[in-house]
Amino acid sequence: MLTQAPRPTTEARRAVSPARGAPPASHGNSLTDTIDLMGAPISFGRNEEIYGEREPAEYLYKVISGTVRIYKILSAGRRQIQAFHVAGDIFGFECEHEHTFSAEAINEARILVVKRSAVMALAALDNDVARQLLALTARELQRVQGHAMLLVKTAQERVVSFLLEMAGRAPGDAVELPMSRQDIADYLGLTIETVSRTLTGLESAAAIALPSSRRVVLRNHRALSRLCS
Amino acid sequence: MLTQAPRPTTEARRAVSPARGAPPASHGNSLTDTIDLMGAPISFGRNEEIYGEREPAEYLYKVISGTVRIYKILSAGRRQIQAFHVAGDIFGFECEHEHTFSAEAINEARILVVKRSAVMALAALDNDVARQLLALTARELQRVQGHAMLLVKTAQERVVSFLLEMAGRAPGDAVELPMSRQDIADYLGLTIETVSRTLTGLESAAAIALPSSRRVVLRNHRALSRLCS
DNA sequence: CGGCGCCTTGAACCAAGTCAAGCTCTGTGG
DNA sequence: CCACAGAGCTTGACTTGGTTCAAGGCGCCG
Repeated sequence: MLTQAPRPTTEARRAVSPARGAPPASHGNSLTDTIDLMGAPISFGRNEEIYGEREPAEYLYKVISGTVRIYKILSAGRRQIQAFHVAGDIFGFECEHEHTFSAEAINEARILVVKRSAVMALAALDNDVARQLLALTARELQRVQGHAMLLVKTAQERVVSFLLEMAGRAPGDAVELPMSRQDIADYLGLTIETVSRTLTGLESAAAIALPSSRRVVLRNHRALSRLCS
Repeated sequence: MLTQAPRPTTEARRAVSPARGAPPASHGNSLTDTIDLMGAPISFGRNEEIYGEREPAEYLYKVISGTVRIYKILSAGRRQIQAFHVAGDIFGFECEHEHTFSAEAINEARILVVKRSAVMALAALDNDVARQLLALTARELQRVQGHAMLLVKTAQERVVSFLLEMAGRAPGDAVELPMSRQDIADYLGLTIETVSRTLTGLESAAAIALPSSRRVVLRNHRALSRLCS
């Protein structure tokens, strides 16, 4: 049909989306400040549940350290991971009063926990908080949209997109993966075998290096960007 | 492009709501009310573009009648549809200042268009509006999460889920599909052949009837619910 | 040193994609 | 009123990317 790509040039530079990285510069982020002040830090062990599907959604969470997976168990015991959250990320937004996903710590994690009702009450008074709540939800919406687009790509495109997403969270070309192959597979809607084979293939193609199974070095960004879609 | 610029119609004056698009009487929904009052109704023809990816996101939209598809073109010309919107739906939420998807009318459609800046300004004054904006965004987030979960299921599960989703929008067991097989395929991340074969299969299994290609009758909800995962 | 997660690799299989007809509407012009 | 053209949908035969099943390797910690 008639979809024009008005500026092919802008296409290239957009290759690695900035969407996920830095939230609009920190100055006076009253929501984050609020959570930092009001939140109670709690520690979770490896694979410990933070909340479960169907449980009442009473809190908002902010990761201090560690990594969290948000997931749902589909029929046939299949697990689909919807997001990984790392230090700085806020999660637990729900429009219903129940969680529609479960959350678990992938490794030792410290999480700030704050009552949703308290935040909502504050939002009703402070317009800044309300606006940031909306902004965060909209950003999360965009992230999930991106994830949905991932799930219709080929295995190689999914794995590469995942690597670039992870690389985008920390500077440098070396990426430390906090999650297992199974976690990656469940995030990408693939099997661990396919993830493993694809990574091996990328290494053979000299696009990445795999000094250890949890460590990936991006060696050829150009090639990777091309592969990721 | 230019030629496609939505042209405000003279019908703007007789905007007294057409029977069809009337949402469930908006008792106290200030956001919907706002859009109904402030919005300018615009008509779009079949396949006409409402907005395109990368364009500045200046407006919010509410469907009065007709159906809209929200989509993105991936590499290799593949089109992924992210949502179908029908009468009553509000769309065009963006956290960035540019649209990340394109929107097109699937068939003749009438859409209320309202400046985002106007709504945002109102939200800053009226807490009710702000809360509803957040609620709508959160609901949209939940919808997209559901769509992402769809995309990792089998072809049959996807098609059945789609039918149940469509059926859930209108009462009764007969579903009128406003979109083509290609649209359905692009929404479900399948090919038209697979969609067609799956529908035929469901008909053979007496789960549905297909009096015509755009009309589906759900005959066995029990079986369908089981199939959709 | 031995046991246990976790990861990789190989081979066989299958669900969905691709390619290629052919069918069924629907609107149009003779 | 029929012929006919074109778009949209279905069906069949074949191919393939990714899964499944099965085995083996690697690294870590007691």
